[in-house]
Amino acid sequence: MPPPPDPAVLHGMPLFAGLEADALGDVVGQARSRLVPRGTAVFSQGEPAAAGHALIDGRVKIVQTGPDGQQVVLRFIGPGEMFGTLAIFTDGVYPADAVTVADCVELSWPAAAMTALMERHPAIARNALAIVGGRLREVQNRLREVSTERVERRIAHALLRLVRQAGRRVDAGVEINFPLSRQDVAEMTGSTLHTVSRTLSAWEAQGIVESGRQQVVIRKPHALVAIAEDLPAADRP
Amino acid sequence: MPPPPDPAVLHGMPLFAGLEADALGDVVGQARSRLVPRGTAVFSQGEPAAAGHALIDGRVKIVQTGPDGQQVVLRFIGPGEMFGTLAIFTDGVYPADAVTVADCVELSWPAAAMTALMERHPAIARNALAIVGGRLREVQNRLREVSTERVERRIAHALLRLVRQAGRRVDAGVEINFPLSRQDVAEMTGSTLHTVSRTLSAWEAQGIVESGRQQVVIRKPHALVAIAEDLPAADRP
DNA sequence: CGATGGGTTGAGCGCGCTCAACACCCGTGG
DNA sequence: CCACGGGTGTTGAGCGCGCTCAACCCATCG
Repeated sequence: MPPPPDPAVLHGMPLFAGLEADALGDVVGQARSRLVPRGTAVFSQGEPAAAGHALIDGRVKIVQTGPDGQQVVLRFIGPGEMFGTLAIFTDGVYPADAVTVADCVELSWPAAAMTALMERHPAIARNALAIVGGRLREVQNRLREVSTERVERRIAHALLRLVRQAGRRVDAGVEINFPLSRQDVAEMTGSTLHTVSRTLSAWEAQGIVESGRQQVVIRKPHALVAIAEDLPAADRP
Repeated sequence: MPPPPDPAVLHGMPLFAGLEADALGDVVGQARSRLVPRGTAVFSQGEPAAAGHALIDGRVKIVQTGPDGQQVVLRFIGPGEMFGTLAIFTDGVYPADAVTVADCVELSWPAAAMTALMERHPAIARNALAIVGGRLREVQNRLREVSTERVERRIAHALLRLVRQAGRRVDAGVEINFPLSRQDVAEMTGSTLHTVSRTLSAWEAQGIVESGRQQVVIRKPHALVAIAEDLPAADRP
């Protein structure tokens, strides 16, 4: 097992917000830290949920696979976020794959330790409820989008969400901070990589984005918002 | 205020499962019961979440409305289920409308009382976490369906879900236990009432369902499963 | 009774999927 | 060094699912 982590890593984690210093020590004491190279599965759909996880650094893609192999990207996890933890409190089986899309550092707590921690520190349960509630909303919004909006708007929404979650200011605009393929965007929007490619090409021609191999930079976020909200594109600089 | 409810009504409510008798008394003491006639809004999207709710009898439709008026049915609530409670623990605003589709009896707890109850009885928080987790999964599954499946399969899935939730055995087959319009099904599946109508007509011709005004009876559930799972329809009785 | 809301069915077409071919980047190994 | 192969991205052609528009029927209700 790698060296026991520094309690400071828990700072800024919503799941452990509002805990006293000694409580944080308790939490860290139960944790196991791990280095996961890019492209590795942290856990897989259908496995028993042996542990809850939190990401310290890197990026993890949560992918659900349907009975016929169709895949959907449910979410990208960034530093400070928990993942694969809810399964412990529902039916004990991971409902999706978690795959690293960059080299990652993660903490994990065995299922039993996680439930015990929640018993000892009720604030964790409260935090978890708020976090899960937020995710439920997000997924409900995506459900509405996929159900009612055209592809172009959905792609715009997806990119804006990623910018909000992992945007980094760069001289050309705002860059999405991790490797992201056309296929990924397609699986986030219920579309195909072909349509995503065409759409991005069109936007590139209009100077709205710059994109390359697993890489997207938004040059005119306001234009993307206009597309997402179906406003008339009232800007031609 | 109507008469204080009988503690027995809490029996079988997952939110309050595992509570001692006196705890249940505490919970009931804070509750307010109300009779809501069919077609009434219990709360509306965007309102501050003043209270958490639980349904004793009847059926409530949870509908989210997008910025351009497009509506999506997120869920139907049946007796024993809570609703509109999560908003208290996230941003304090209801994220959808709750409309009765039958005459209903509901309990509600003022937001402050609900948080206090959770502090006093941590089991409630644990239960809530499990419930919300289950709903998150359900919505994630629907997201996958809408993203990857054709309309016919989605409609089949929607009906099967409703049967599981509100099916009543009847001599012709299984009936969905509350008034359900084509429009409702359309808004559950990201489709239009026209397509739903055509699909149900086709199924009716094949003897799979019987449907009329706000009413659906499934005659051959297995055939519906075959459609939902995209199996060859290997049955011709 | 008209009015309203739910349901059915036809005709047509467009969005976006499907199929297909090719270009490119990069790591790997002969 | 180049050949090779796999992952990624681009672009064209065509067509079909399901939406859109439209007209109509029927039941319920004040």
